[in-house]
Amino acid sequence: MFSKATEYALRAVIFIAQKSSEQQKLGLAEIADAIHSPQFFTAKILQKLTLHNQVISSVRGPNGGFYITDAAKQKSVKSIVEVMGEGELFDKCVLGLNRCSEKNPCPMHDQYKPIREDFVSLFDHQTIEEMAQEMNSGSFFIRNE
Amino acid sequence: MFSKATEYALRAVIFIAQKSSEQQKLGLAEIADAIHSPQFFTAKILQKLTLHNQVISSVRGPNGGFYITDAAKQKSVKSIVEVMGEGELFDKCVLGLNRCSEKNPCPMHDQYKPIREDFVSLFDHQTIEEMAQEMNSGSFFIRNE
DNA sequence: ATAATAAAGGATAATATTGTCCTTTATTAT
DNA sequence: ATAATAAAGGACAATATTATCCTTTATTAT
Repeated sequence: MFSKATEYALRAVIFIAQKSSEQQKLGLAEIADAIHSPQFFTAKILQKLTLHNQVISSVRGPNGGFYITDAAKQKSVKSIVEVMGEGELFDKCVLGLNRCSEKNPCPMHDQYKPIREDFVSLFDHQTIEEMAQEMNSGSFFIRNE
Repeated sequence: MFSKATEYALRAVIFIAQKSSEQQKLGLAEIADAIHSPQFFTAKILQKLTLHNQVISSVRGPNGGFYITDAAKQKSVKSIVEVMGEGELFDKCVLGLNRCSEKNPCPMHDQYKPIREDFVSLFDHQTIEEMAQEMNSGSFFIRNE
């Protein structure tokens, strides 16, 4: 489904949203450890998410680290996927056809369309904050083993 | 979603199911042209699908080529994905967690589960023959450009 | 039997993705 | 101001995926 990079991105952002604040920033090592992702690869991903403060924010130096603003927490989970450059998936033909559309459909189109719409709707409506709140309940996890 | 290899596989099998029979086999060049896929890469994919006649069948030599039996046409579209080695997608966690389950869910699990179930159900119930019949109606296409 | 044909299979190349390391830059505390 | 810290960014390595080519094997028609 998603690339590893995007999987790490989603998990990292959920963790940051759960644990960080502008006062309480998180370091790379801590984040990579929490979601069990390769540290330096994760650094690249966080860099991408930080660019123009699209999703998360960061400050360098002592007591620096990554955090997310309350405003950004209202963004959708879909927006994380989009910043990672995989938004194409949300409207891609399941058979990989460039020109597949309502008017010019592949033989899976009509059946796949409602499923894809549900999928898009989930990612579009679910906010980062909602994910973080679920995490706070203690009955969900994001660490791989 | 799927790899290019699997996309080509799905389109190739649909085309073979639509146009071939044990009497009327299709050559590699014809297939690759029909779905507009790289010919030699497609050869590798057809090889995989032909192994043990899992999905399609083939004969070498003059008047040889690829075809599909009536029995195989009753197989699901999901089985094509599985032979291509991507069946994992049908029960994979959307955040890429190995241990994600009902008892031990990721924060997307509960919401994603019904969508994934619909997705699996579509691929599991849709047969190759049904796809081929849709193609025969003339209002669907599988050629990329 | 022989030649022609078409898939099977092996080897290799090109590209993309994933992962690591090292230097630079910004920030903070002293 | 200086030193320490932590992210940013560049370079590179490892692996996986995609794609191509060449030889071998099976099959058919002559």
